[in-house]
Amino acid sequence: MATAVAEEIKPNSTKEKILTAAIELMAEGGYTGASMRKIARKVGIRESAIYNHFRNKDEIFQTIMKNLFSNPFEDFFIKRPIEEYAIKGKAYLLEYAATIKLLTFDSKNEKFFRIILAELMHNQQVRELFMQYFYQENIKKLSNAFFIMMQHNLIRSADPILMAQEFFAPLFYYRLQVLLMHIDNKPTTALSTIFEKHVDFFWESVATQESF
Amino acid sequence: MATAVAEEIKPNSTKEKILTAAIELMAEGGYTGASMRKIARKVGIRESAIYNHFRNKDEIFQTIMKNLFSNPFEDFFIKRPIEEYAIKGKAYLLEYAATIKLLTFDSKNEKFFRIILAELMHNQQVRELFMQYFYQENIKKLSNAFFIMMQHNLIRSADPILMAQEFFAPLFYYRLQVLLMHIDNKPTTALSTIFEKHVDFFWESVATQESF
DNA sequence: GTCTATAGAGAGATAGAC
DNA sequence: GTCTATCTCTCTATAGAC
Repeated sequence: MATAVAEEIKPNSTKEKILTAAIELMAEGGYTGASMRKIARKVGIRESAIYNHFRNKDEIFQTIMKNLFSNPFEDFFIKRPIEEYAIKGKAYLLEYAATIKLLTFDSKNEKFFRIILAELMHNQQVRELFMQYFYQENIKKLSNAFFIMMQHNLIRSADPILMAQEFFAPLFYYRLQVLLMHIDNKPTTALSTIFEKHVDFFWESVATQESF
Repeated sequence: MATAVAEEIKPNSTKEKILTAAIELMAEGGYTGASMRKIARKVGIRESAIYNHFRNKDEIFQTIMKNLFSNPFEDFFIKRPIEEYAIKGKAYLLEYAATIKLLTFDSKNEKFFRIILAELMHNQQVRELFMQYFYQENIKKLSNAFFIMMQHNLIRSADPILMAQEFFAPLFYYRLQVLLMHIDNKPTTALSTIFEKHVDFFWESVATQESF
């Protein structure tokens, strides 16, 4: 989760190489797809050597989760002061969507998203993180922003939480679509401007006459 | 896919029992989670006996996919004549959302959705079916409907495909949310009316003055 | 910290008796 | 059509030498 503190891991250490290899393999084949054998082979050591750095396979997975969920980029995103930005109205939403777009097309974040989705049906802990991160945190932040926009009469009044979900859901949907295309090496040109188009459409849907 | 013809399988036959057991186990643990050993144990036969009914494990999976994607309920849904219904405007969308809601809370369809999601990152064939079914088919149908609604001036004019995606994405998002809650035995009361609320919100977003 | 060697479990699949 | 027996593979993990 976003509050988790990333473990200190020395660059270029065997431990770091193991993690990098594991992330790569788990993005491709999930938890079970990344066997200790494959990880070891990818790093260039024997399987038994891994156990000098991690107690077991699960500890590797835990470390990856911790580090991925405390990505500084995402932290920055989460911690922006909503109150000042929300009154910008559409500009705020555009910035929000642009950040999701960046995450979507960023290689490291794509791997992260892929691992999460690969394990979503298999691992309760992943589901908890997923719900907290992709639902609660984002929805909470967005609904606050929409509430402020309503107060300033920038948008029509409605349930802020519903509005937040309605705004967020397509972003999630488009991110998934991009991921699926990338996995099968299909072009995503048709999706290159969809995040902006979503904001345009949404703003047209909620903006009051005076703010439009 | 929706056009696939479901294989004839005699009720109460061993073959049918194998499939039922496999669906159950795959919904819980995906393809790898449903081992031939576990399937055999659940049916009450030996593993080797399964091979009298299916060439291998993959053939079991293929049969399940074929049958799930040719669900008569879904077929009915797909094959409704859009032209006549679309002019009903909001009523059409409500009916559409109600159908998704039914699928969401139907036990068999939930298992189907769960298997699909569990294998989405692991199996290209599943991704193809997913894209075709959850994206192309639904978006195509919806964009046709929106196009008709625009022609009748029921809704504001916009890109029908974008509008279809914007309408569909939240439904997908809410369906996923319900599934995740169900997996961990959490209550879905907060989500019981979200499908209707989505249509309300959406209609308010696109309806023209005269149709509202 | 890395190696060899090995244990022990579970997987998919086949041969052949009945 | 089901059974027992077995093969072969892959997996996680540990013991102990260097």
